[in-house]
Amino acid sequence: MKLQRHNAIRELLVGSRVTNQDELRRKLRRRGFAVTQATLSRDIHELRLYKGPGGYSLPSLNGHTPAAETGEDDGPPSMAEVMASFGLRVNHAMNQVIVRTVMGGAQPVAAALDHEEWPDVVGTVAGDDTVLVICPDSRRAGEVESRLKKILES
Amino acid sequence: MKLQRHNAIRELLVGSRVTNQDELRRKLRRRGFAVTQATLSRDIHELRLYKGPGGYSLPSLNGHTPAAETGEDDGPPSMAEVMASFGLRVNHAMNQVIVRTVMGGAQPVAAALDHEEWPDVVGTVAGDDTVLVICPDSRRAGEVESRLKKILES
DNA sequence: ACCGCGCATGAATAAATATACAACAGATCT
DNA sequence: AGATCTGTTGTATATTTATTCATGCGCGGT
Repeated sequence: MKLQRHNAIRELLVGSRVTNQDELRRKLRRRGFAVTQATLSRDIHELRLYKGPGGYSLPSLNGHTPAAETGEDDGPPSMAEVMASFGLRVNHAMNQVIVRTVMGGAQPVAAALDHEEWPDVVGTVAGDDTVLVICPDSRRAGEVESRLKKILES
Repeated sequence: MKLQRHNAIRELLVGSRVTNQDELRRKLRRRGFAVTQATLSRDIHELRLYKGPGGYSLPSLNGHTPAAETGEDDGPPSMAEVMASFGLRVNHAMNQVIVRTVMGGAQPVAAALDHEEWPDVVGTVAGDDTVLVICPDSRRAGEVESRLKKILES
């Protein structure tokens, strides 16, 4: 339940402007999520959202890397979440890994992946439903692939 | 007066962590600026600061792109201009070069790169914040990488 | 000089956000 | 089954942030 709501929030934020939590609450309600402001305050904290001029934004939308700031990252936090709801399948070819996602899911997945800053990931390119992950070489592409597959299946 | 205070705030933010306006008020007072929370709320608005996990941060430290906002176009923007505004870092793997940019910056960077028509660039693919540059081979990818890095650091 | 205007500010207060606490639902035991 | 633990949520409230309103200051025009 919470997971779907979190993803709904992510999607809302990339699509529209949200200035405060009550506005977010109303928009979510229209999408079938009826929760209170208190819950959203907690969600916002968990999603590590930023608030600035123009309302709330995803960490990946403003280039912030919360992990780098807080210094500690307790395992794979959002990657598992995001993959669970968007990820479909994973393949690799040469030094590239292809992650197929549901429509519109590539962006969040790539953002989460960037956020994790895996040493074997040189960069990502996200379309609408496909993420292209570039690795240093073929071997490490294979490792990244299996790592993503494991996350996907967990 | 306000200007000095604004600068003091900027400096404080890069040096230390500020989680709320009252903390900011106390830190500023130690530096000789005695103002109330109300004033700081206005300052924060004027400085377009962001608040996220870990407190307040400068727009320049996240995805804000002043250059893109003040956008007045006088001809084709040079690679240097575009990279200065959008570019974050450059890597390469095999025959590919990855240019990370701020959100939404990939498109302009790729366009500028295409426009320059470097012989070592076979083609480019732009996502939202990443440009994938394809080169003929690994060696020339390395050259393109260092060339872009030099531009980025200038 | 006086007046009027714009701007910066503080005090008070409204609005927005975070949290303490309690209730509840599902697990996972014995 | 009952006991206990863990995690999620709502209510009520505390804390934090934005705004309203009033005041004072400097400046240009009359």
